[in-house]
Amino acid sequence: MAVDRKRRITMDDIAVLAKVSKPTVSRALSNSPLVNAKTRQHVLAVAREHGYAVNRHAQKLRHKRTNTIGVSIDFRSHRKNHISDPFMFELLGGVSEALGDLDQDLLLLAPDHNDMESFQQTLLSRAADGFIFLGQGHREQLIEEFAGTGAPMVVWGARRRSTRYCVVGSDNFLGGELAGKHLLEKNRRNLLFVGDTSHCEMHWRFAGLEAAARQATRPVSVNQMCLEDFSFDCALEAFDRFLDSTEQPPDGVFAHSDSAAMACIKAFEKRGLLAPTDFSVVGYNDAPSSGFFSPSLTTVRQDTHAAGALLVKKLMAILEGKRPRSGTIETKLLVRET
Amino acid sequence: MAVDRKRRITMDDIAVLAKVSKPTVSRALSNSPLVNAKTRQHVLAVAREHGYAVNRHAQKLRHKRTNTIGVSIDFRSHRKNHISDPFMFELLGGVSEALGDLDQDLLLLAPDHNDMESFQQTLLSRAADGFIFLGQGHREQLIEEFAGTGAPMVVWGARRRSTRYCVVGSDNFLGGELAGKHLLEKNRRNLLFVGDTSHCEMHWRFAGLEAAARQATRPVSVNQMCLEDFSFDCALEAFDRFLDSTEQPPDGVFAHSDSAAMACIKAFEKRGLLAPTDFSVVGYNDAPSSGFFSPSLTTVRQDTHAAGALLVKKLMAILEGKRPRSGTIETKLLVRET
DNA sequence: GCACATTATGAAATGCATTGCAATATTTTT
DNA sequence: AAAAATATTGCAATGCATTTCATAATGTGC
Repeated sequence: MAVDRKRRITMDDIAVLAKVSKPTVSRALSNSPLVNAKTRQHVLAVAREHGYAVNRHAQKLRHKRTNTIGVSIDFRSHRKNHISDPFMFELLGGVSEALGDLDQDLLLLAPDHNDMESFQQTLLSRAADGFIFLGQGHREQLIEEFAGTGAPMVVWGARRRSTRYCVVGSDNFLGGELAGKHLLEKNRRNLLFVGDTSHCEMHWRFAGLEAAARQATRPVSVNQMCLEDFSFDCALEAFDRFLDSTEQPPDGVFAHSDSAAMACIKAFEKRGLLAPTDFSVVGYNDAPSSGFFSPSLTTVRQDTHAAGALLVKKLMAILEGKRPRSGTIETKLLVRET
Repeated sequence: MAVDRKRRITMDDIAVLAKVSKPTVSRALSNSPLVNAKTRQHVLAVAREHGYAVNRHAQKLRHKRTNTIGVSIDFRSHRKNHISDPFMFELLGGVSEALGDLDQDLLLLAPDHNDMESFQQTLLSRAADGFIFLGQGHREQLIEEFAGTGAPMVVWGARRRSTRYCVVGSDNFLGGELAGKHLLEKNRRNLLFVGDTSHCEMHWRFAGLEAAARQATRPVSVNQMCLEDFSFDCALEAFDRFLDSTEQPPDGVFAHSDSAAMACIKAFEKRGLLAPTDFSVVGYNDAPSSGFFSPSLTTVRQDTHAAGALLVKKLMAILEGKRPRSGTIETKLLVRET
């Protein structure tokens, strides 16, 4: 009858202490309607008194779903590409919150956990029910391949033609269009997209920009300039060289990120050109510094909270056997000085 | 003999398929030296062929340690305080990597998971062996209380007198001292610390600044100005008001963050004062934008990679029953234009 | 060729909780 | 008050892998 004080306390112990059976304890603790309210209260009291909590692994072992989602962030490429804005961090916060609301555990996958094998292993070992990839970056092939195995997953990023997995992302096309319209409203006619359009998110942004230009009532040129990474320095250097080499500098720039946008502004300033008088610039992501940069930056903003929630919602649908379509979150233009 | 194709495949199945017993399979898969090399190869081949991976929950249930570490980030306060630099994100990357190297799972604790109860529950339910708190922020009391229960944990932040848990952090005192020395070398004599010294990391930075000032060969004044949050805007407004109200403006500013440092520079510029001619400024954290701000910012830099590794190392020591001392990571001054 | 030491393997117990089904208690119906 | 329906509770099986201890196989020394 006595409970062994040495051993870790288990459900059996609580059953004995509460003078009920183990199933009853289990039901009481999981709020099953099959147990009488009074009994539940009593069991809960005993459990609390003895500092008991259901062993999660035993629990997850028994259930079919493990209620754990693996979240993969490519920290390494983040560092390598000098991505400085806190967008991913906020997105992670959004995902974390959304998962928390559904009582799902968030298993953060280690950065070196970056081959098919590991992901499959994670799935097979039931360490996670499904995956959220935050940023496809240049792991596209890996992700595509993994999706091919039928693993439940959603990806933050942009959809490509061939993609067969569910993607949630900013509405990059719309973002590009909004940027384009803004530049046209400012009477710019020599537009330039600054960013690597082989990256699929960028591809759509550029497409949006072009679409906006096509609807212009006057002739407008749209060009594109590639960047190696996401750093300010890289953008500054590249754009500087670009201005040197062209005889007709753009008067409307749409950059792949806010830091690139700032770099462009700096390069213009070096030549005595000022925004918004001589040119207009639109960035992306609304980095915190964009507001206090001078001139303050016009940028495309996305709601990370909604993004996290949508990613989670889609994944849950997949886990329920549905085949949700890819989706986008609200994307709007934040018009500031530039 | 035949393996039921319907059911999820288990170790028993592999045992049958490989024509050995279950313990042998277990040993083979866990690289136990008790199993013959040939047998192991064979078992591994069969397991791979059938896409089998050990069920993690069954495994963790059996072991005493669950090899999972709970990591808590206060996303909410991050947002509320407008902390913009990616420091936390990098730190998380460092922790993730360090844990990965030790084959520890990283359970990211949801933001609303922010009362003693939840943390205890996590521990009691064996969801995690220990905890890493990234940023004590103003959760100090909660953390202190939780530490009082004897939970294995380490905290990123700064040590306070009363603190009894293991803290890993930037060497805030040294950081302050370095900043102070830099300002003195620039011949500044009217120093100001911009930040909330009730926040313990800031407390030490300020103390370091004072210590440096005491060692000066000429008389130097050191003052302090409090900020409400970590945003650029807040710092700008507060510092602007401060400059209005003082008849002797500081010529050497040490700010709690890079964005605050930038705000101070802006406020000075509004009055026609320029760095590094009229004043000097030192920031903290080496935010990515600090390098391309103009003037480029002198700042205190910390190695997030090393930080993650040290946090994990200390926690592992605690889990082995040791009582490691709090520690600091390398902290150095990055001298740039200001 | 026998006693002894090694090495390899297996049987059974164990870790902890959930659930299908059966049994009992309680309430409602007639 | 008996029969039927409903609400509670408990038994035993189950989910999956690890580990202790015992046994079998192999090798070594004399």
